[in-house]
Amino acid sequence: MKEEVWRWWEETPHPDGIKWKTMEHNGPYFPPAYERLPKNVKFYYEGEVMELSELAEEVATFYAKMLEHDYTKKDIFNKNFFEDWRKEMTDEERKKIKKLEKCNFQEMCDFFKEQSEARKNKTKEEKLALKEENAKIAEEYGLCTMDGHKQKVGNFRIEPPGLFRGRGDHPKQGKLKKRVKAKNVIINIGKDAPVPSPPEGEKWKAIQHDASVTWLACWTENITGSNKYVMLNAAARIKGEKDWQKYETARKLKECVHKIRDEYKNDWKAKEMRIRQRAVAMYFIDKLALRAGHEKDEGESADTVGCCSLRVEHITLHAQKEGDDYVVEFDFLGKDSIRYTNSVPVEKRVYKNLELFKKDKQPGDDLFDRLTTSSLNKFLGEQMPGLTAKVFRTYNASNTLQQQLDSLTEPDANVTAKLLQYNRANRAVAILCNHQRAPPKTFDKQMTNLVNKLKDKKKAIKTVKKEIKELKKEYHNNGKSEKVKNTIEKKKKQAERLEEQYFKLEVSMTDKEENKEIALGTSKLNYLDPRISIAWCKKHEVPIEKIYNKTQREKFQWAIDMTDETFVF
DNA sequence: GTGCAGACTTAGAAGCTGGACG
DNA sequence: CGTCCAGCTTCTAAGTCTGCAC
Repeated sequence: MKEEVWRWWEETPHPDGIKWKTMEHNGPYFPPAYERLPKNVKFYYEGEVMELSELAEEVATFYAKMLEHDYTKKDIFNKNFFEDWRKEMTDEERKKIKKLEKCNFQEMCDFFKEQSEARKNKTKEEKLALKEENAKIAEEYGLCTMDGHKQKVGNFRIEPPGLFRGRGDHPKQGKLKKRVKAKNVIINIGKDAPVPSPPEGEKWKAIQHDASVTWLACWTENITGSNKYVMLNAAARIKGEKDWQKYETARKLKECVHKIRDEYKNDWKAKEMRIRQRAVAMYFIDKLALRAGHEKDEGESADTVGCCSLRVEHITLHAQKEGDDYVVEFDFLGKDSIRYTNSVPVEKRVYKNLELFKKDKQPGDDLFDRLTTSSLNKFLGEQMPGLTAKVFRTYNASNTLQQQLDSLTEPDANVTAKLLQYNRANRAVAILCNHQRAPPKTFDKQMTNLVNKLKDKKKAIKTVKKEIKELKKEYHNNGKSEKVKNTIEKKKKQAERLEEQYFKLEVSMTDKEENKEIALGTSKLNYLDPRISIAWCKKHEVPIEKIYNKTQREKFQWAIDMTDETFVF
């Protein structure tokens, strides 16, 4: 079955503020109701078997499922879980269960492990049946018709209840994320579309027909009180259009960035403190691709910062460091509590300004006390329509990729070598944007495997070469037989193949090593204008499939369709 | 300006799967 | 034929930014 491709990029976009004309969908898909544990799976309190009410048991299973996770070693997680769990208990349970340390969830934990084991060990037929069942759900709930075209829904499943897994030192980690019911969910749908029916005996919170927003369903999550939305997949027109526009804005910045840079450099010596702070902040956002950095309310989330919310303790000034003058050393936790460390030599004026901003302040004080993201963005918007702090990240990321590709690509190299060059260009961007990942748990093992494979390959090459040598001898000594000659040719081909495989292994080892703690995905998906990569592929005869997998090609369909090798960011 | 709700993008980790390999 | 693991998909948290009320 061939999927329809909607070439929306050749159509006139909707006017501002209108996201769609018609929209039909079947609502969100709810997780299954809680199923009680088998009677033989027991919970113990102070070593004694204890039966739990349905709700208390359900919440206990959330914890049991995480028993072997590091989360359950953290005090805040345990404290939050226990507090919320007790709220779900019956009075009797609450009277008895007073201490988490006296609870034993081991049988529950083992039960779930067995269950997941059993799932893996299902027969082919059983697995196929499950797959078909899933496909049916995706067919029904995973599709939406927008403006007459079938579009994939991104997250059509309502988030199941569980324990909140906040990142870093999140003060709310371990709290109970409650089950979402139809009465919590608002449905957004076209006026003329049939309204999806809520689960048996339930009612939606509300039905609305608001074409100024893109979401299909919405509910309020109980941990932070913010909204969660069901929206379309990245391949949908409504997302693609926006994505395209994002890169066009970034390209516009390219046109005027020199002027903006001149101006903020000039502002480093402004009379007004707030303008100086803005100018230094802009320098960081531009040069280091820092995020804007909103003020966040303390105690509600992990203590992380971006540019505007940097505090005194996050930078250290060094008049000299490792041979450089005027070095700013950054060390702070950014989005997702990912640590940012960087030592950057800066202009003397920037350095002197930072000294000034830090003067008479204590750790905990804002470095840019006269600056907010909204005042900064307001100013940026006046420099160029649509300009905000994050446009600099997009611009600098895409621009870096373009430059790196231009300088790293060797036109005569083979595809394997070129892919390494591409990945290195991509890596430069990921480093700029500080996209890190935990090294894969099996990293060392993987490396050893590769080294072994490499050794084996080398041996194989040696053997084949030896064989060729001997066959040649035979050929000359024993009357130049046609048969031997053919064998030699065959062996030569084999040697060639092996050499290529060896080269590929070598490259993949280099690539893996260099990529140990770097995540390329985020920049590839969110920061790099796909047209740069597509033009590069076309120019250097690298198949696009080597750069973008199927999902990514669907997301970037617009770019694949409109880009030829002459595109320059 | 400031604070807040709402909408939407960006983010790394977890979970899953299918194909390589012995 | 089973095992392993790499790449993909899914998940959902955590940002940014806009617009509105005061």
